[in-house]
Amino acid sequence: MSYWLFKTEPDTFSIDDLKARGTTGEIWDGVRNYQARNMLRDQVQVNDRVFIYHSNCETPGVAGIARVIESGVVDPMQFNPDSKYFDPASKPDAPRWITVKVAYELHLAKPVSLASIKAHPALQDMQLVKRGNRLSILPVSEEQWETILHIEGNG
DNA sequence: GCCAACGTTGGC
DNA sequence: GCCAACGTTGGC
Repeated sequence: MSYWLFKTEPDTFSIDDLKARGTTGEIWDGVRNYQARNMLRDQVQVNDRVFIYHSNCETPGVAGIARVIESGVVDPMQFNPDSKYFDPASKPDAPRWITVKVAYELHLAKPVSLASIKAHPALQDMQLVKRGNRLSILPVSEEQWETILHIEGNG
């Protein structure tokens, strides 16, 4: 089992929205970066745990945890001409964008802000805090996972 | 294959 | 809203 961090803009889709989906979960659609796609397609597996990270908002940070409930999911938005994620170059017999489905697990007792992650000595190697990081899917080590969970009384 | 122009991400 | 740091596109 592996650990990940998925970014989302809470104005568009937040941890609360994911919670509202319940055990049905949600397809993590809209990832249109090949490096992120490759991780979703090749490495993210069922039962992996995911930090849901809120970006582009007042207090960026880890808001909660989800679980991967299905892998190898074809992102349906690539075939939807009305979607901003429509990709006319992707063909149904050779879909370009593969993702996973996740389901809500919990909110952190207290969200862990990007500022507190940056301030923690044990988290300096996280790709999240690396300069110029823009990937929306990032691997998290077990040690980093536990460290974040124990910040400010979580876990 | 090079690289300038352009678009996007995302913290601040 | 600003802007640094990327990724992508397309002319050549």
